[in-house]
Amino acid sequence: MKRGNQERYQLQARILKALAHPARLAMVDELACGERCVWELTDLVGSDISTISKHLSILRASGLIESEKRGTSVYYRLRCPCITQLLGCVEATMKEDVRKRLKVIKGRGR
Amino acid sequence: MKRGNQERYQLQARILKALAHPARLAMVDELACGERCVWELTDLVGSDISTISKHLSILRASGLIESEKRGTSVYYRLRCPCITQLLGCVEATMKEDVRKRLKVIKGRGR
DNA sequence: TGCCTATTTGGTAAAATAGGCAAATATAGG
DNA sequence: CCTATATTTGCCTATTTTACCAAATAGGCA
Repeated sequence: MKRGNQERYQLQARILKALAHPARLAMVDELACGERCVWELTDLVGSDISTISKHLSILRASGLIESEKRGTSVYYRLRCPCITQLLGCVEATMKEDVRKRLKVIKGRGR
Repeated sequence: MKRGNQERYQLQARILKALAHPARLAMVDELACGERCVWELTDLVGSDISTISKHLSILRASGLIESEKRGTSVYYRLRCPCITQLLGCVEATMKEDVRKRLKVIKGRGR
């Protein structure tokens, strides 16, 4: 494989891995609406708060979100609004997939 | 969390997880150029052929690729061209991230 | 100061993932 | 039928991920 690509794929994989968890997707989706603090996200997802905190630190380590402490709470927000587009693409891929599967089933059941 | 979303996030996570590996990203990127058989991808990535085969089966299980046996080889191809867009989004997110980090570093005179 | 609230960290156990080797399969050709 | 080629599967080990509880931290404030 071309040498430069190797590294690029690793970086891409790091981002994708950070997103590849239902709870983290839910949180990113919520953060797309605006910043939230940990307990708000905990309410949303429903896991232990320490679990949420760890998910958030994974997202932060990947560079997708950033945090700021204000008063007694820590607020998280998306670093790049473009993540929403990315999620839109995932959604589109899912839909396209479903569409294709249906076509196969209806078409001939190959 | 809204109940319907729970399931949607799981589906999205499944797709993202399938993509979240450097070798699989390399293979998808290659398949974006056209169909390839297993040994061609093995050459590209450089792992054991059984490992490649397993990566391919993960991608196939996720619905991102499909395979067809012709003659003595099995050819794999993308099921939805839209995956390339998705990868483009990941790339854009990465770049945006780098841009932001640089800004921060410059800002404080690293 | 010392308590309270919000959040992070450490420890740990279970589950999932990754990768290689060897064995099993499948097919083309002689 | 037998062999060579292409691919998949089984087995096993090492690593990573996930989640919870309990304990540690960090600020704000009575």
